[in-house]
Amino acid sequence: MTRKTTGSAKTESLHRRILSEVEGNIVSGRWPPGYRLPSEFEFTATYGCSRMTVNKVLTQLSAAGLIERRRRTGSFVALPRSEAAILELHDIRTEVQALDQPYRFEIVGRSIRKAAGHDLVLLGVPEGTRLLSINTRHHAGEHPFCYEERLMNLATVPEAEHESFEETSPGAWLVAKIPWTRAEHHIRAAEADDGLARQLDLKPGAACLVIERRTWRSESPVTFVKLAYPANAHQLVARFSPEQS
Amino acid sequence: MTRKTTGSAKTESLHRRILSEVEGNIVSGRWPPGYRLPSEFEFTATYGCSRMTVNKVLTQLSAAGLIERRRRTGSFVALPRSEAAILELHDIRTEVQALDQPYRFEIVGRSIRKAAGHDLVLLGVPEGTRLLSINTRHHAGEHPFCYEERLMNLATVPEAEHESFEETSPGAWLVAKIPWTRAEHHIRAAEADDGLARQLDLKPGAACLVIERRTWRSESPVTFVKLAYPANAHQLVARFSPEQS
DNA sequence: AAGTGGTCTAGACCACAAA
DNA sequence: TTGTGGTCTAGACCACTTG
Repeated sequence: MTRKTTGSAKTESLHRRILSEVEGNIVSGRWPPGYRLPSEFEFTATYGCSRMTVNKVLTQLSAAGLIERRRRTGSFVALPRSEAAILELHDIRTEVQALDQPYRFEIVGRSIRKAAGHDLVLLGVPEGTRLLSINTRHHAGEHPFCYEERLMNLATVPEAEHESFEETSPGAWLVAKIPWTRAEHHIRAAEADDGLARQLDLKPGAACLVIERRTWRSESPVTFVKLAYPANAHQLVARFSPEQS
Repeated sequence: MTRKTTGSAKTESLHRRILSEVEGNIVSGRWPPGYRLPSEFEFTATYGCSRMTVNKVLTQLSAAGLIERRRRTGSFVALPRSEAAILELHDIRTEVQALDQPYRFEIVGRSIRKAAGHDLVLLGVPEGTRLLSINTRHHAGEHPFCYEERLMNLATVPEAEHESFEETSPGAWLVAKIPWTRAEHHIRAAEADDGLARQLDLKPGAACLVIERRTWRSESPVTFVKLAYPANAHQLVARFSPEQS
């Protein structure tokens, strides 16, 4: 079955087309984590191309961490990436337990509103989009460890509206539920204002590490979160290489 | 010229061997930025393999940003990567000028010592390694913007010993001079102690953003630096995607 | 034993940009 | 016009792992 080299596609190369289609199936959730992809041979039949071309795509997806490949058994959609690979942290439960402290969290505020004013900047959604606002306090033992203010875009994550977040904190729930495709962090130091000082049991003016994170799922804003840690409670660790072998 | 598939190499695949050799030439500086690599055809002759194999390696190096490829003209070693691609910041001059402020820096301390005690932990060098210690204060206009304490490993960067750092700050000098292969950041908030408060013209106890960075050049420690910014002066921005298309 | 991915070949045509 | 990279093919053999 020979394929015309300059086939029907406009100008996009074949392996790029295959890549974006497979990628789409994964980030959309049609192929959930653990799903077994077609074998290389099946792909060649689907796209009428040679195995090398398919292999190039799958090798690339594997390098990017979207799939895992095992001989004899096939290729599988990888578990949702933790951000840990790039910026190590962010499952607060794990952070606290790594300190050998008991972890708990409490929801200290919850409301639904329509996006307006500052929300539009924070999340980048159109005016009137329904948002879920949740404030959470995380504890390590008896001490406040982190205060979290979160906005979720109910247009992207409608399931959140009827989730109680009693078992799982909003952050952990989202990570498990929503494959993200892009994230942006702003990291700074700040002095606690009166409200934050009360939440974290600090003196007003105490130094805090503040992390603001926006997350997208293929161009749709998912969540905006502001995490505030007492200066001594936390540090970020990031390891980089210019390449990933 | 057919090549034995299971050739002389022990177990390493051919394209990995080519990759690591080319990579070695680049990070060692034997092939400096701008150097024109052999063409794919020349590589096939050197390694006695097919063009696809060479192409795989060069495509990978290009994706990693180590080289740039242009049709008809060839493949070239890329300019030293700024860390900006991953964690946007770190040329302090650029940061300050982005704020539309005049930039200047002053060296406020310089000494050479043999590594001992805490140095061994910070840099990970053997006891007795000669280190250059340089403290620098960076200004935006008339205000202190950042206080920098830096250790350089003279075993890895001997040129630093006779560099005055009058024209170029130690950080900018290193980035331009030394291709790094690995970096590790620790980011936290802290309250200024008396010494730091004096350097940054703050009240003791004021909140600061502290960034500690270690950098390696192929397993050799290059530098340890601690950057302290007044809380309002600076924030880190990091953008991530789970993959790099 | 069989099915999967890992790697490699020896070609081929095309697009592009410099000479 | 020509040399370079970009892409693709239709095979091939191997290693691994599960049944």
